[in-house]
Amino acid sequence: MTRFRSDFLRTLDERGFIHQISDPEGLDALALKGRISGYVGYDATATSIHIGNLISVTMLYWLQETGHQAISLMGGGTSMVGDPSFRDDQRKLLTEEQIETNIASIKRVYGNILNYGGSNPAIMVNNADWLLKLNYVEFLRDVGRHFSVNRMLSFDSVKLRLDREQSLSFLEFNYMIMQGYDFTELNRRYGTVLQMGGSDQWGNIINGVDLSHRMGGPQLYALTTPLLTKASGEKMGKSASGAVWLNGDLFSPYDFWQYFRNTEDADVGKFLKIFTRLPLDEIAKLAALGGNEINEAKKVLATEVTAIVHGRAAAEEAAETARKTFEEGALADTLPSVDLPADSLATGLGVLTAAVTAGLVASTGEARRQIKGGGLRVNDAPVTDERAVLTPADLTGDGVIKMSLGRKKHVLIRPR
RNA sequence: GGAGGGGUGCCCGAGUGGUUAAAGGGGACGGACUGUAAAUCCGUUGGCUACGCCUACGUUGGUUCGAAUCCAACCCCCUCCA
Repeated sequence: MTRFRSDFLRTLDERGFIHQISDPEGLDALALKGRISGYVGYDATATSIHIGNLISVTMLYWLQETGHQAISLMGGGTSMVGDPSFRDDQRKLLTEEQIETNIASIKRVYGNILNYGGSNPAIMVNNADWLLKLNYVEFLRDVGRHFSVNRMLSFDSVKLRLDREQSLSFLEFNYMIMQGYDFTELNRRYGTVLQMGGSDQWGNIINGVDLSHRMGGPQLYALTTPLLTKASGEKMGKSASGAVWLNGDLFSPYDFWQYFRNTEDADVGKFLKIFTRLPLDEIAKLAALGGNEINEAKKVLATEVTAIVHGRAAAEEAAETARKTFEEGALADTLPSVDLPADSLATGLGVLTAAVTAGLVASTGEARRQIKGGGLRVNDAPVTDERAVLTPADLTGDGVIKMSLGRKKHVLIRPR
């Protein structure tokens, strides 16, 4: 990889964020010369962004940190269409209300990671502001004429669909045009010259760069990150309970901490560089720890990333909860908990039902199986009888019942 | 529009009248081993008011004591022809 002279690119490079850059030297020179404006676009297809997105938000962080303008673009307009890239089926169409709800929910996380105030504020914009106002024919004549369908069909991102001869609707086909247009629009409004994203966005981003050329606009730049995988080859971001969301109501800070705590040994260094802001020499020390000691590095990783997303206090609490639970074997009353009407305990609650209510298993059938396999415990004692009943006698001194599935999943049942 | 092939559980993929809640693999979950890691080994993997019942092999009907398996129509996908 090239040696970069600008703080921005050097930082991204050293930390392992760079996969492809359209014109590395040109961008480096520009970032060295002065303040540049760069952005990343985010889908509004869910009420939260997930770990995969955290990588690009972190790039925005470093962009801002090294003195440039960071723009987070909400895809309020593009989400009306849906990105077909690398998908083999069409997304469900979202209503405008859903998109607005999603954006409102997603926004909450960004403020923790980027600084939208201060002397070099990050800004957040929504492409609905310009896309929804476009006039069809005018748009086709100004922008559409610069896109070659032949070329668009050649992109890998739509190959999957075309190869299978599955329908790629005209609606979806327009997504890349809209994204390309966004880039030029941001350039017009803010002088934005850089768009970043995951490697799957390369084609879409390059479209914007080309469009600017063709429309006689300035030189724009594309930068993508590698697809982040675990050492064992799995994609990042999937956990037992689905995606690893950044919003605490979908994925609790404790679970989030646990997710990083369980990083594979071989990934510790890589993740520290990408997800935390710790200095590189400190990361090098942590990643060099061997054997049992690497667990300390994993705790640092978990706490640092959780602190960025959920705040320092939540991160410390998650770390402490984990310490009590795993290292002391004690009962941490800060574990995730489920409320339960007190009288249901008084009359006796079946363990099967309790396990389902606690969210440890999906069905009573699964609860039975887990009991057979020795995986379900109440107050740390394995459940052997599936007909067992929880009563107020099972309450611990803290007035809760601790149910566990496996060694890692613990939930407290609180009667109310 | 014509001729063939195909749609199976979370995914891939066997199965062509009964013993099939459906081989095998992947994934996932649990257990053992560990370090809350990886690798490995073992087990589980539709639901329920559970020795019984319900739902399930594209959809809807039909044949049959009995169908994922046979028939008909319809929907969708693939290959070739126009």
